[in-house]
Amino acid sequence: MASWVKVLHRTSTLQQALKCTALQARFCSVTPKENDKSLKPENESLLENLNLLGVDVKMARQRQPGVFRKIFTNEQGLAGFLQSKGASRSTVASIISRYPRAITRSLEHLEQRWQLWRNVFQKDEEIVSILERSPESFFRSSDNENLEKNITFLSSLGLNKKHLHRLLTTAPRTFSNSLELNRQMVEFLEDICVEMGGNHPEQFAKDVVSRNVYILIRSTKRVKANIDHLRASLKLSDSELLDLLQGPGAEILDLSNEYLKNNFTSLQQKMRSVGCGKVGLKKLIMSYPVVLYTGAATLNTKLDCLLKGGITMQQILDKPKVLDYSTHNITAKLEELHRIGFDFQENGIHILDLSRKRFEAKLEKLSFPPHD
DNA sequence: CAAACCGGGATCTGCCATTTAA
DNA sequence: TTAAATGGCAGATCCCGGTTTG
Repeated sequence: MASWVKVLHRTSTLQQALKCTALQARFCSVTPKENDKSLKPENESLLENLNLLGVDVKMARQRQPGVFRKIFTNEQGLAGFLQSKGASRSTVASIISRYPRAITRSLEHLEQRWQLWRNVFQKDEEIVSILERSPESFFRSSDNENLEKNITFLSSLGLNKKHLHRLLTTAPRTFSNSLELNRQMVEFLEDICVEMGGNHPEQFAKDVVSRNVYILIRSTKRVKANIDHLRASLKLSDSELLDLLQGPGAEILDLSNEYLKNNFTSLQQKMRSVGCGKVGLKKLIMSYPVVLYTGAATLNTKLDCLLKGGITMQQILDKPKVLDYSTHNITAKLEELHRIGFDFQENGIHILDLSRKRFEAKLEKLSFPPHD
């Protein structure tokens, strides 16, 4: 029943809008910049609807003002659609607030896109939770055909269902990239492999993507800069670089260039200061590249903590996984081990590379040997 | 049995700049 | 000329446990 009111409303808004553009057409050429405040008016029934839906209009307007001047929008259709997929009222409101353009999509379009996502996600809830996290990932592109091609393309890489699921859960933007962009990254990786004398470029690209699910939402420029930096600063041979990237090094490729560089430099200094030269540095990074993932301050604190606890840098180089744990965690373990007089020189440090549970169990045994 | 290996889970969006379409 | 579409950027680890190996 409210619909005819809305139609009237919209009609008048439409007329108003037309009048306004007509006026503008006349005056705009005279003062092209001055009157940008008086462009098309906002659609009032739209504002009303959004308020009813609980949308943060201020936020939405700030993000995509153009949407508010559209004559036809589908906010109610969108809300109904999302709710039918299990989204709560507040989720819908939050989605529209953060990515207003979503309300310009038709029901047919939404349904089609949703079904395409369902190729990878088994349940509607999964998709809803991703939309909640990142509405932009779903709504930014209106090109469903491109999305379909992306799915085909990603599958053709040899990524299995599980990989694909993880990839798109973690980096849903990948879906909304143009096929061309995704293809460029894959081809770039394949080229790197061939340049390094590798024989299986497709396998290489697949490995890198599955090891670093963020890679496809990064620029080739960024990835290239990181690869170049690693190669140059560690003086890597082709095969060394290939192994590194195909293995654990992939995880590090998406770091921002400056961040990687800074962390590298800082680590280099730190190593020097404790008497470890280039060889040690290279060994550490080759076997445990994610060491570069940790910011300089955090890493230095962590290393100091270990060194102060009676562990040598050489031991860390041999068992870099101990760096996986937080300084907090390490400190606690060191304290407990100290209390029972654990000797790292004698027993090694692998005990530090244990989950809470396993560590406690181990400690128990050390404190109360079961020999009676 | 312990040690070593290995991969995965949580989470990673929201903004700005540029290009393209209408 | 506006709005839509798209690309790109900064931000910055820790923990767990199944499986294999010794």
